[in-house]
Amino acid sequence: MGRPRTPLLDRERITTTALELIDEQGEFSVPQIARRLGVQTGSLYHHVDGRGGVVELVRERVCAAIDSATLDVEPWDAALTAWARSYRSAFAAHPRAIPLLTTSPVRAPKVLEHYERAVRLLLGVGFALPEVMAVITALENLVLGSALDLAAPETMWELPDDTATPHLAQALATVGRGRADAAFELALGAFIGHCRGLQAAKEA
Amino acid sequence: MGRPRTPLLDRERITTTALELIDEQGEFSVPQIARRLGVQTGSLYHHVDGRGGVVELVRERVCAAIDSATLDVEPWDAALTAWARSYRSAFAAHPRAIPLLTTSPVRAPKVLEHYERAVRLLLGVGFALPEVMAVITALENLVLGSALDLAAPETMWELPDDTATPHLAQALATVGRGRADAAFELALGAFIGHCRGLQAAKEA
DNA sequence: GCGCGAAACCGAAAGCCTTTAGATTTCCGG
DNA sequence: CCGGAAATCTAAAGGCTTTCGGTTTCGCGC
Repeated sequence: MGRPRTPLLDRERITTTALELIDEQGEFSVPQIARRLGVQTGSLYHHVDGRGGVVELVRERVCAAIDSATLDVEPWDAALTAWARSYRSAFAAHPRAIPLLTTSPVRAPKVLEHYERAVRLLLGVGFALPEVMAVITALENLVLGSALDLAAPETMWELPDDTATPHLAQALATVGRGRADAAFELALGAFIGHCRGLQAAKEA
Repeated sequence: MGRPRTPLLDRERITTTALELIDEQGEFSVPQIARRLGVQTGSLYHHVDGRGGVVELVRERVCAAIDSATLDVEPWDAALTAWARSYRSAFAAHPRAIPLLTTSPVRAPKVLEHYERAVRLLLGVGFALPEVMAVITALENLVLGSALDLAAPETMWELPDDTATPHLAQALATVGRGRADAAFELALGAFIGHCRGLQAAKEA
């Protein structure tokens, strides 16, 4: 058959298909992508650096939804809050991709650029260099932790038997759908409030 | 060959070997476990419910290190703090197991029992039912998020080029080894402090 | 206009993985 | 003592990742 007159594959379509599969079934494989695109498995390797390369493309696609402008908001604590919310929203749009993305290090330059700006922001308002990384890491943990929770919305805990854990069952029942969001906002508010206190103490 | 005079396999040894492999290379496969135990691959399926079953065993083994007594500490905020630290320590002992454990729901009764007790604790000191789950979920997110960070200690971010992100590179360099711990303690202190404030407001 | 290297696809294969099934030997309860 | 259950092996099906060589088409330089 040889080279087709019009290309059958490109990184865009590969990424889109991988994300579709992840959204549908929580995972993907190279042959599955190939079948959906009507192509032989091996052909994908001409466009992408193996399975890991596809994961990296998916990360970039998902992270592209993070709003860079949030870090320009004034004052700084509102900026951090908006950034964290935007960060989490991006992951929330594809919850089942999260386990895939948290297992390999972040290499995408666009994402690293966000962190760079966050560091500058915090340094600018008076935080010391050693503190900055702790603040950012903590914020990221918060985002990723609650994003992970989003991945298996109502089945994070699978109670085999309500009678064994009556209070837990009751508490789970009362929160329902918004549980993950409520927990995120609670932790985010607490953390940013704490940081605000730290910074205010410096100013004085 | 038939049935051996003395059993070659049991769940304990399978779990131990799986955890060894995870600690060494970050993953495991059924044939790898079999090879280490000098046994054919298929034999494992008589003791364990497939690969997923092994993951569940590993979860129980890792979570067994969580100290139940922490939730009895007085006052309640110290109890939550101690519980979170113990929870995180357990995961920190096997950081590379974390990605495996965060992808499937918690079913282990022993772990659920912890949550049950945490719910009782919070209800006991005045939190309302709808808040309780948010507090516990937030705390768990915090633990899991920073545990995830522990999984790839210094390679969470892979900077291809320090010049593109100078501030980030500098901030990363100044914190070094203790970064993950510092971030966890920062976020934990902030969150528990916030909860203390919420509860104090109720008492008044 | 032409030729030639690079690009994009196919087919096939190696080697890993998970899981199931049947055959064989040993253990244990009645 | 005997028959069923248990533990192991051998074997095999089917999926996955990745690589390699063959074939056709494209596009650039001349």
